[in-house]
Amino acid sequence: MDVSQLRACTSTRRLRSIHALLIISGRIRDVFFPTTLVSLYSRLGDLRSATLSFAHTPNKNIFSFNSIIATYIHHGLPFDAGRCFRSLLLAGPRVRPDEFTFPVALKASLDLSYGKAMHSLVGKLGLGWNVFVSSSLMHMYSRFGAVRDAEKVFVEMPERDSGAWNAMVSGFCQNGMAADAVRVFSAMVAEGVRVDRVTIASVLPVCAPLDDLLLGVAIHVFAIKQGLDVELFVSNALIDMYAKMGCVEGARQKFDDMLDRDLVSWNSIISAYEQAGKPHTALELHSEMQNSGVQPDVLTLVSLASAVAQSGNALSGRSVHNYITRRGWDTDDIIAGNAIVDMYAKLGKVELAQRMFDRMPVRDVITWNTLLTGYSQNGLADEAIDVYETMEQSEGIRPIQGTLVSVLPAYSHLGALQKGMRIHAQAMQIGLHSDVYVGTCLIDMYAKCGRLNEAVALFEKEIPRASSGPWNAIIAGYGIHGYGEQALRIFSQMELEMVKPDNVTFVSLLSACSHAGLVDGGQRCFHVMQTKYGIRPVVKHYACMVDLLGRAGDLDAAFGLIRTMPIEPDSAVWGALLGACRVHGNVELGALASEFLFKIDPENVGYYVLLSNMYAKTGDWDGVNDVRSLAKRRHLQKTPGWSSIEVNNKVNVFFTGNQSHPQYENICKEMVILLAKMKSLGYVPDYSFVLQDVEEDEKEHILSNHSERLAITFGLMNTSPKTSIKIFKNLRVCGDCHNATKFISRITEREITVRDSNRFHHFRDGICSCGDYW
DNA sequence: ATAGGGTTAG
Repeated sequence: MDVSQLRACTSTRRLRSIHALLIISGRIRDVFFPTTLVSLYSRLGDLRSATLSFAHTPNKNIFSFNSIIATYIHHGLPFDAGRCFRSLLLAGPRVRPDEFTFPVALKASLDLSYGKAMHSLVGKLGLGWNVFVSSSLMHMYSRFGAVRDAEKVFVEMPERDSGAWNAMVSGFCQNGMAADAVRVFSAMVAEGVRVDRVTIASVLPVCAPLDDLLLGVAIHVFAIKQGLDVELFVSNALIDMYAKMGCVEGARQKFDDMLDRDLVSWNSIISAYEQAGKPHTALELHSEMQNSGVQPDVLTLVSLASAVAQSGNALSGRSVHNYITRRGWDTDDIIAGNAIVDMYAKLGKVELAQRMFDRMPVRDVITWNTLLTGYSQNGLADEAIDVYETMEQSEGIRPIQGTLVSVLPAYSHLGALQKGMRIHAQAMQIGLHSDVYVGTCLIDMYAKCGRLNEAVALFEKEIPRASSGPWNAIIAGYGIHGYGEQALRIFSQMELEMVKPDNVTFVSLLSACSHAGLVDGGQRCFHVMQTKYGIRPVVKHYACMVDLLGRAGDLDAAFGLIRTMPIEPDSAVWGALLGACRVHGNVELGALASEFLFKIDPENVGYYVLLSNMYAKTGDWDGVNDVRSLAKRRHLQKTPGWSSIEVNNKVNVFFTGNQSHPQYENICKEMVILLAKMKSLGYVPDYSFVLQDVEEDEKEHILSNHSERLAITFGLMNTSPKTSIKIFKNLRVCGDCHNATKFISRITEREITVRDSNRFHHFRDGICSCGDYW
């Protein structure tokens, strides 16, 4: 019986029989044998036998302890490893930890103070000279975010091997200090230290955060020269680097060149295609992976869920969910759970996202964000806000950047200024108020909640403006308030500051121009976008242009643009044309636009209403009835119009013709007085906005009962003179009410702001900021 | 007889 026989054992069964012989012969009392058995059992995966062998070892020496500690660590049991380490310390003066003990035992440290205690023990035992020990200390420090301590160990090391340098490189990498990592890597190369596969695999992931493809390529070339590019870990890191730099072809090339691929290789290439917005290729690769016999893990499924979300295939979504559930990953792995919530949200299945959320045993801030974003992106602002408010009350969850970025648009959407301001305060508390993304949302929120000045102040003084986001937000802000000239001025400033505009910039600009009736300016932007910036217009740009030309009355040009546009017009484009036809009374073209709209977007009631309005205006009651019966056949109901006004912190909501408000009688009396004054100043009711075929008196009554009129009159009665009045309307403001509000603002000497579903109207002294391009 | 490190994610 000798060591070679022991080592040759490839099964626990064989090992156990030799173990029995050792016991029978009594040689087990030689500490050498049980200790060897510990590591052999461990290597064969028999943790129980390894543990027993250690327990029955007489006169345990340092080899015994080192073996059992390593065994526990390799089996992912740091707690047990720590327990053994402590018993080693208590084992008496004959057995002391050595340079083999620490590299393993340090992995059992659960926090920084434990690690520091280990470090001082290393000092006391005089083991700091050993590169393995010191490198392990560096890893320990890096793991707890104390890179500076790791660096100190590194600097004080008497000699450093590649492993020590690697520890420094990866320490910086894992703590997000990409530049330092690259610095150490370069020094390593400069000093002629041998760079190995670990070095390359550690340094490659920093290229993406540094946004430095050139660096990535340089490292790749370096790896090829050293013959390291064929290493599995290096290849995998290269695939990921190319993918993250937006270079799927590079990733694919590397993947195809590989002789053997492991799970990580497949996961990386699948996620590469998913992140490049090519979900179908990702899904194909997944089946290829299964055909090649590689079993997917959680990460594979996480990428798959994102790919499915992009592909929009709800059925595959279901099967991905089932697969994850069958393995129990949906509740065991928070990332998998989050991925499912996200997938359902992106597929528009918010109820299923909510159900998954409810089933999750543990939720982190990402889980909350995902659900919140799901509601927000699916247009359910109220639900999004509910999620946020519930999150605030749950233990241990603090909002992060993504949370604020998701919840702010919900407040913007509802015009909830007070709540939006609370988020602003919270952003300040967590130091995110100057963050570009949060800041952009704040600009948007203030602008959409009627505080354009606040938005401008943030833009001017607070938010970094090197990227297009904040610029787009402030341009859009000026736009919805009708300040087209300012929007154009900001754009010039943007060009001056060399900030590159993107397609969103031009959507904001074009809609700003259309709101202000700046036809020339808009056309110039549309031109500049293509010639100077090489941005090909997307359908949204065309919708803005049709709106711009149409509202200004050039329906021929608007229709001409639709006919010549190189991409398929969508409902927004035809809707813009229909709206323009309504304003300018072109029934024929309006009917044509409606035909398309009823096909593309048959569920949207708004278009039926617009067309029937047009017929009503010309007195074509047959036309009105046709449209109405069409809508009825499709089981569509007109969205009830409502307006709200906040007085003394109480929100008052008025529906059209709503007589249930406690002050309704008084509002009517006030309205009669007001109407007389308005008429004496030249107000003529525009009955074309009355959609019913009724007598003139009745028409006047109907107009006076429009929700915005009720809300304004209520506001006049319940606020002190000279103060401004702010109204919110869920649909577009009625044309006659718009005209009436101009008179009201003059008569009452009040500033009146109406925020409708489209934009702001600021009325002052008989004029509206929109210049009647509403 | 015992030792360190590296790649993929919501």
